[in-house]
Amino acid sequence: MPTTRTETRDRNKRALLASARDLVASDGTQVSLGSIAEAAGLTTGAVYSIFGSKQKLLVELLAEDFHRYQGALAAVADPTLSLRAVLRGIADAWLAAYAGESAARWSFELNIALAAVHDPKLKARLGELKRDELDGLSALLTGRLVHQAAPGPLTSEVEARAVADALRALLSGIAFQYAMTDQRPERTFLRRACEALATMAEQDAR
Amino acid sequence: MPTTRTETRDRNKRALLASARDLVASDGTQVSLGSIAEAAGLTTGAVYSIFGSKQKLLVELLAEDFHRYQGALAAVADPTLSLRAVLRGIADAWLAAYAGESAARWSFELNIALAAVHDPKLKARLGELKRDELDGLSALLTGRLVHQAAPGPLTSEVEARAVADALRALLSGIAFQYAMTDQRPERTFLRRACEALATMAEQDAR
Amino acid sequence: MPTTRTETRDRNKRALLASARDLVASDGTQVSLGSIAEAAGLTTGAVYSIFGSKQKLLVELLAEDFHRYQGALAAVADPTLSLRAVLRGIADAWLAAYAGESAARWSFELNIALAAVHDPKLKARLGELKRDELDGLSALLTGRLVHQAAPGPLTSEVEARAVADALRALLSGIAFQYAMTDQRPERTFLRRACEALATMAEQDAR
Amino acid sequence: MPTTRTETRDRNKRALLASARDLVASDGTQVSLGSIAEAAGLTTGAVYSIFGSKQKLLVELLAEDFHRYQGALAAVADPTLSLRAVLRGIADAWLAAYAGESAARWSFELNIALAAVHDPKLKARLGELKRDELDGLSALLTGRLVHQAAPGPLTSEVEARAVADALRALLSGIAFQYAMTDQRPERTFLRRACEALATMAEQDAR
DNA sequence: GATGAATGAGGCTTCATTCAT
DNA sequence: TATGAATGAAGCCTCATTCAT
Repeated sequence: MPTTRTETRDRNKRALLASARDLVASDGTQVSLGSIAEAAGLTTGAVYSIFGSKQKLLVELLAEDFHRYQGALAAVADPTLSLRAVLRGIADAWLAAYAGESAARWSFELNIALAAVHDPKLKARLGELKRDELDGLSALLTGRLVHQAAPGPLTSEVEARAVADALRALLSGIAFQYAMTDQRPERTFLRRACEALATMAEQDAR
Repeated sequence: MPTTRTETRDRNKRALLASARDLVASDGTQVSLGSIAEAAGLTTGAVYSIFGSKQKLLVELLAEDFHRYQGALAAVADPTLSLRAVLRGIADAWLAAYAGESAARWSFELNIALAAVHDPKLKARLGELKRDELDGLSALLTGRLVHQAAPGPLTSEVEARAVADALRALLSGIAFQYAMTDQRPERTFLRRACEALATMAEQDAR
Repeated sequence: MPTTRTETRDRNKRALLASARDLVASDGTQVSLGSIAEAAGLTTGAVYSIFGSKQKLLVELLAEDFHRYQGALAAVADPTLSLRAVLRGIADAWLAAYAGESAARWSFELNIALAAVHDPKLKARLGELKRDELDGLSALLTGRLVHQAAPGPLTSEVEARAVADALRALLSGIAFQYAMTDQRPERTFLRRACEALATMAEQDAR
Repeated sequence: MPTTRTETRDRNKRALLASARDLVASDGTQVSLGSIAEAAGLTTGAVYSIFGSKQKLLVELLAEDFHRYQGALAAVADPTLSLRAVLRGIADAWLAAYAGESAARWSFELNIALAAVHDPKLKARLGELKRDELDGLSALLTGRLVHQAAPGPLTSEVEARAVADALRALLSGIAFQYAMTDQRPERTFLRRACEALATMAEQDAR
């Protein structure tokens, strides 16, 4: 069964994205195209054939990375869960999404995002993705029971957005922290920190 | 009164550190020594006379940066303040420490810390400083009233350390978030997010 | 009536030569095969199928270009025309041959000829063509009335060749001049400059 | 006697310009910086230290080349010379300026000028130089005796400019022609071709 | 015959570092 | 001590060419 050219190309593209992901995570976005290509068993020219430039590869990598963590949140879609339960669920999903990854892997988003600070195109793309992420999180946190037991007040959109904002910062910061120490955050700590943010809604309700 | 050689050298050193700080914040640690030296009115050779290498300059920069935000926490040393009040105070101090700085400035710590991930010397130095910071924060949060009104339980060392850990992550994450969007976090949001972490201690007390 | 393979190939060949002509004129011989192929609606591989290499394409282009301006000289074949009249006619024919072409087009011959300087094959082919051109011009200028009114001395072969040589240089130089300034030479100027060369024969006759 | 840094730098700059001149003449402006630097006994980095870029080196080369042929025209400044005599003198000066140069050298101006077609900066600089050259030639040809023997009409500015224009084209064209054939133009031919252009003024006087 | 993905050599440029001044 | 010209190693990118489809 002969492999078609399209198949070969797709395989190469995936190989390039995979090695780029690993190397960006471990060495930052300043990794050379040469090492990315070599790790994929190709040459730098192939990167240009497939992506057009290093920057475009980075943009694709970023997009792919975001899509990757969308499915993990399905577990907390259940509308009867309380705010705290949803936050705990997100903590678990986030941890699960990183399961099996090397410590260096934690720094991937930070590295690529930092590169975006000085790269208009990357920044624009990242802006879109971040907005989508925030919208998604906000939706997930809206209309939730503020206190554990029903009946009781539900989170408003405004409250949900504030919690989502803090949650995103917290998770980024934890990833950052642990990228530094090569040590994975403990589930218990992560859950408690996330759940604590539920108080931001309670304060409003007070 | 002639300036001694030592005085000149110190002035040059400070000038180099200052321009390095600005440029690393706005362009990342990959700024060229040439631009740092130029911004300080000196030449690349001077960096080698004074620091020995680019990396050593970065190490000094890191240390200097940490010391810079220690004093700001004096305001919350008052032992009668509740946990929530201390957290609010830290939020205010943190915001104040960044007041008047450009948006790009937010990314300084992130940039230099990310560079440290792959630089053993930087990493070692950063490890020490991070530990000091965590110890300081933990001490600040230990023995605090968990609930607003006295009398009531006080935070244990273990609780304090967990809150400190989450707090550090939250603040890093917020700096990161806003380095991306060129937009300063609002005081109210920041306070509420920080205060919410107090719940981590309440949960234990339950 | 299905198009045969040969027909398709010929059409492709012509398309390739046409876009190569345009692009060499506007961007020099260093244009990429990719852009030439793309402009012709084909791919780089096609160039190799049809011409074998970029250099061979250039050689064919050169030949084609020379043949293109042969017919334009028919107007001055009339044996009763004086030397001056023939020179004026050549000026007109030359201008006409370029009519409707963009300014960049002027640089075509210069570009390809310059490339030939360092390319033995191109150079050999160009040598032949240049010889043919000089022979043709010489023949055209031989046996012409040196002075306007008959009867009078006629140009010798030696005289004709000298005038042809200068004429070729003058026209190349003018093309070069105007490739630089994006400005077409005026007919009056061109005629007068060409006619002035007739004096080269008069001087001999003196 | 220690060589100062300025001396060393100047020597290097001259060496770089000299090898650039030779290599551009023989290989065109697409010579690699590497070969230019190597021919001067330096590295590519030195070119950036001294000129800033390949393009700037080319611009300097161009300027230097133009200044080089200014002095050669002093011989024809004598205001009593006739138009024909001045043209003959220019032919001689031009030939003398190239004496001792390799055949490939002829192509220098053509190469660099052709490169200018697609390089805005080079083109602007070349435009200035060309204008200066034309002005200089025009001035040299203005107020000259149109016919050999005095008294008689003198060339007007307008006539002089037309002749200068044609002269420039003729000389460029001859350089181009001979860059192609590796054969130096004969003095007699060159003189006669240049002198023939004097007729352009006579025609007006008619 | 044409495709186009991939190669591999080479080009321009940047920059931390060195060293003679 | 500071200078800054020069180095040399790398990096990103281009492109003529090849070859399996």
